[in-house]
This record gives sequence, C-alpha cells and structure tokens, in this order.
Amino acid sequence: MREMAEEKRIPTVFDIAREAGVSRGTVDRVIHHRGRFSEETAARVHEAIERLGYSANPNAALLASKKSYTLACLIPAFKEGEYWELIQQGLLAGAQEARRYNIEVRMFLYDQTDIGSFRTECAAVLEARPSGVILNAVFKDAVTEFAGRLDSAGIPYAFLDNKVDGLGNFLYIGIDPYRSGYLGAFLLTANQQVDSLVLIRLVRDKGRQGDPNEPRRRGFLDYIHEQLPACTIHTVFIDPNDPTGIIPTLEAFFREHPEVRHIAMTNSRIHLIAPFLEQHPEPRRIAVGFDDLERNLAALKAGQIEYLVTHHIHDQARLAIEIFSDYLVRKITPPRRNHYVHLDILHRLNLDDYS
Amino acid sequence: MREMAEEKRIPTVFDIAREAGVSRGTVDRVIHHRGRFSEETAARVHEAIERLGYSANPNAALLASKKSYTLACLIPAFKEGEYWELIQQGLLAGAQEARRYNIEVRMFLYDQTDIGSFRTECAAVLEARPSGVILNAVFKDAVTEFAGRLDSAGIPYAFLDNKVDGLGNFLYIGIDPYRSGYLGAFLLTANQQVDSLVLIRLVRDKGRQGDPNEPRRRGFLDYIHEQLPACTIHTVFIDPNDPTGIIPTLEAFFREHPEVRHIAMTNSRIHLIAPFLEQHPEPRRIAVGFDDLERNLAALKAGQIEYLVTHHIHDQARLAIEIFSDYLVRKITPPRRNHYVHLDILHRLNLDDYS
DNA sequence: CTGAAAGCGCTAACAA
DNA sequence: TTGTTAGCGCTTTCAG
Repeated sequence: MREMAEEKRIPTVFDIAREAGVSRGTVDRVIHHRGRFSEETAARVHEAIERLGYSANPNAALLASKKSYTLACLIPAFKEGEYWELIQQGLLAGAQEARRYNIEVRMFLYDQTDIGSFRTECAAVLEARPSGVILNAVFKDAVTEFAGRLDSAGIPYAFLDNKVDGLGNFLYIGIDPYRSGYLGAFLLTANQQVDSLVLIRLVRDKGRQGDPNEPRRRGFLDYIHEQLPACTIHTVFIDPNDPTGIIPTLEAFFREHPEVRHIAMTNSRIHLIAPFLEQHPEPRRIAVGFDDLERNLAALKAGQIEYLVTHHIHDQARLAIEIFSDYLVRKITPPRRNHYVHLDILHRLNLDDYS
Repeated sequence: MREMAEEKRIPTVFDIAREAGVSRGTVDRVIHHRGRFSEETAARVHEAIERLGYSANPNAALLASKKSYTLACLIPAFKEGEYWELIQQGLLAGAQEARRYNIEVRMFLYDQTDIGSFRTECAAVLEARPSGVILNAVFKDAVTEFAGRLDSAGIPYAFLDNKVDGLGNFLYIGIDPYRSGYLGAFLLTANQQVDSLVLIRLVRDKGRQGDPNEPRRRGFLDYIHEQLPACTIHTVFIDPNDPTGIIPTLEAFFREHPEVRHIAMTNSRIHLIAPFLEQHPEPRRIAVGFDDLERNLAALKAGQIEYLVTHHIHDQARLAIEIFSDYLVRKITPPRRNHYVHLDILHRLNLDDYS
C-alpha cells in the first residue's frame, strides 16, 4: 500500500547503483569512463540507466566537480561605439553564463595598429596557461606563429569573427565575408539601372598589412562584375581620423561625377558619410553599408542609408563562449568547424526590434 | 606565511556569515527576505556581501532548493512541416534548459479548427494547476474567457506568437504582424513599376472566426495603398487541402490577367504556389511570402520565391520559456510587456546559414 | 577492479 | 529573532 502512494521520483546515481548491484562510485566511473571497471558491471550499469531513464542532475554534478577552466579571449582594444565593443560585450555575456561551469573568462586586448602589442598579449596568454583561447586574425603571420605555439602546448583555440585558413583551430565562428559583400552589392543595385557606383574606402587600409576587409570587398566587386559588367566603379578614400575632411572630399568627387547615385563602404564605417548625405539630399543617392554599429543604425533610421548587411555580432561572440564551454566541459565537438552565422538584411522597415 | 600562499577563494555564505558575525541561516534569510531578522544584522550582512563581492553559487542553490514548477504550453496541434511544429521544437528546447530550474514543461495541444477541443484543453490546463501558462490566441472569445479564469486563479500567463490585447498577460512575445505585412509589400514592389498584383489566400480563411492573418494582410494592403495608390489588387483563393486544384486555379487567373507579375501570400503557405511557378517560368513573376517553413526555404533556394519575411520562430519560443523561467524562479519581470522580435528578410543570397 | 565516505555551497526545517 | 543541522545528487579521494 505504501508503494502505491509513492511518487515517481527522478532517478539518481543511488538508484542506478542499487539496480545494478554496485556502488555509486562505480556508476560514476562507468558513466565517465574514468578509472577501471569490468565490462560486465559496465553493462549492468548501462542497462539500469536505460531502464530507469536516468540522466545526471547538472547542478549536483557541477557543484561537486573540482574541475575549473580558464578561457582567454585575445581581441582588439576599442573605443566606445566601435565594432569590437559589441564583441566584447557578447563575450562578457557568455562569460557570465560560463561561470556555472567553473569557467573563468579572461580578456587580453591589443592595439590592432601595433603588432608589438599583439605579440606582448600573445605572450601574456601563454603565460596564463589557459584551457583554451578565442582569438581573431589581424596580423596574419603573427597569428600563424602564435597558433603554432598553441598547437605545441596542446591548447585548443577558436577564431572569432575572422580567421586565417589552414591552421589548427577547432572552430571558426563568424560570417562568410565574401558572401556578405556579394549580398551588399545585390541590395545596392537590385532592380535598378546602375551605370556607375562609388566604393568609399579608408586611407588607413592603404598601408595596412593584410587588409581584413579584402574578402568582403572582393565579394562586392565580383557581384558587380558578374551582374553589371558595364558598370563603372569609382573609388574614393576618406580619413576616419579627420572627420572634417570627409565632406569636402565627397563634395569634390560628386562635383566631378554627378551621375553617380550608388554608394557602398565595405568596412563598418558607413556612418562616416551620413553627414554628407544629410547635407546633400539632392539628388537622391542610395548607400549600402555593413555592421550594425549604433551610428550606422541611426543613419539607417534617419534615411541616409538604404540597407545595412550585418549579423548578430553580440550573439556570435556569446555563442563562441558557449560552444567552447561545451567543448571543454562536456567534450562536445561542434558539428561544423566553420560555423558561419546568418547574414541579416537591415532596412528602415525592419530596424525597430533588432538585437 | 601560510596566509600568503592562500589562493583567493570565491566567497561562500559561510564567509559572509563569519564576516557579519551571524550564522549561515541568517545570511540566507537576509538575502531572500524570508522569515524575520533585525534591520541591524541585515545591514551587516549586506555590507559583508558587498565587501567580499559575494554572489550565490547557482548550482548549489538549485540543488538544495525544494521548489518546483510546472509550465503549461497551450498551442495548436500540427502536422509535420507546419508552422507550429517549429514553435513546439523551440518550446521543447527551452524545456530542456528549464529542467535545471526544476521547471517541468507540459504541452497541451488542441485542434485549431475545433473550438471544442480548445475548451477541453483549457480545462485540462486548469486541472494541472500549473505555475504559469504560455498560450496563443486563436479563438478570441474563448481565449478571453480562459484568461479571466487564469487571472482569478492567480496563474501568470504569456501570449506567444499572437495575442488578444487588453488582457492580464504579463508578456507577449512574437512579431508585430502589421509591420511584417508592410515590409513584405515593400520587398515585393521596391524600385519597380507595379500596376497590379495578386494576393493569394486560403479558402479556409473564408469562414473562419477571427482570421489570424488579418493584421498582416492589413499591413500589406496599407503599404500598397499608401505607396502605390494606382495599383490594382486581385485576390485568388486556393484550397490547401486540394493540392491538385491549385495549379488550374492559378492558370485560369493568369490566363485572364497576363499582365500581373507580382504575387504575395500573407499566410505561411507560399510554398503551395511553387509548383505552379516552376511549371510556368515565363513570364518571370516575383513572389513574396512569409515564415521559414522547410518547404518555403526550398522554394526560395530554387528561385521560385524572391523574398521571405520571417523571424526566428524556434528562438522566439525558446525565449518565451526562458523569460517565463526567470519570472517564476528569479522573480524577474521582463522589461517590456510586448517583446516584439526582429523581422528577418530572407533572400536566396542570405539563406545559407539561416537558423 | 570496487566500495565507502567526505564534501561541494546552499536551503529549509527545527530548535532555541 | 537567530543558530544548528540534515540533506540535495554528484565527484573524488582513499582504502581495500
């Protein structure tokens, strides 16, 4: 009679042990393949697990576990409102989540215009002896060298947002930059007669080693060459560190080329040309940019920009921590080595609830 | 000397108790405002928490907690590949996560063509005495009545995917259907000369009480009326339960109106017209639909559809469980009562990594 | 190869 | 109003 009143309890290790006629310690060993145990007991344990539908209580497991990890994030330093601030925030959100796995996330920020600072931070990461590293690829050669060090040290690493191909990373998470450029070109020109357009670039990219925007620009240009072979492509350079010089530069260009009505920038700074477009609403020009920085969104909302191609930058970074956590703690290898995230098309009409 | 070697440990309730000169039980009472305690000890405890930077170990808290909850989900039953299957999957993913909070999620599925079955399931939900309910709004009056019951019983509830306004729900999570229709109309007609278009509807919507697609259709039509007042709008009804009848119906329409090149469906079944478009590639027609059902994605990929307006249906459902969990367990009220999710624009060129 | 037992940090019932 | 204590379910020594 007593049994009838009993509630169906969720089975615990203890129940499994009893059913299999072994101790809790043995059950643990079988489940986690640690220590030694006979095939026969293992079979009995597995059978009991199956029969009772057992699954471990994660809270208890984590509480009792003595394992702890440290995850190093090696990313560019940034100013407020810049691209990498969004990444940093996503990483911190992921870090918050990861705490319950006894994972401590440490940030290592370097100056992306100074390869020396990158090398310094690489050394600091190595010294911290992390369980894993999340990094991006600015200085191609230095990154390759550092990756080699991590390989030797047996430290797993993942590229975030951009990558160098052919290295030992177990994961890349970010967009396919070529496709983003291709899509941007489509949005700029779809259903229109476009005889010429202007691509605006940043002067800093001129002297830079390994321009990170090259694949995206290539995607953009390939689309134009394929779909609009007769279209003339102009290029103008502006200096992000000299905001007052931007408007005169653009005015000069459009005075000379008044027929150009289509504008693109393949870096994340399309907002730099918003003041010009605001001051010169006539003739109407179509601008397409990339990445949802606050200022870009403002320009989109205000109507100076037509489309923004972007992705969930914050979520992508959080996801990187999550996937890495699962890899570390639960030994789950991600299904795809290249985890390309979805490209979002942002327009004034679907801007409101973004992020 | 020994102290110098000591690692910085993460502080526990015990540390707080020692610092504040009280017992662990008292610390617990102060933190959770349960039982009674003097203002003075409370102040000392808070001070110690602040000073040591204490935050509770969630694993230990959940393990020790005896509280448990049940969350009822009252949603339409579905066939494979239908819209509500995606929702169900998202809810189950959220349920998996919620298990660690001792939250059990229970599904109550009703036939959305049969108000009787809805009423039956409502009664079943009430009988289960859940801690909370997630539901959608099909039968407006019946939903309103049920909401009143939940209010009386003091059971919190949230609308998912669609809603009835003016009720006591603490949360709605889903899109703004009007805006989705508006956006769809923009995508169908942007940069083009459109003199006429056809809106394809389902015959089942004819007799239905409270057509759930009405707000979206209104958004669609408003855009056309505002931006293209001269555009003629045709309407054709097809029967989803008679697939073989669809092609002849469309053939008849386009024989009579060969000038119509733009097609929209404001429900989730745009894939129903894909076979027709495949068989009749000439003249080229532009079709825009909604929601990323497998079959819709296939038609988008194959080029029969130009754009799909959708949102992360799966994530939206998972999020509903997450927000409700926080509300229940951690008493966190969501910042906005209406949590509108972002509208995604899907095109052949950004389809690859979706979801 | 296996069992016993001591916690992990917190909650909640019971004493005082 | 406060202190004490027995667990929650699992991991991890340490003995055998």
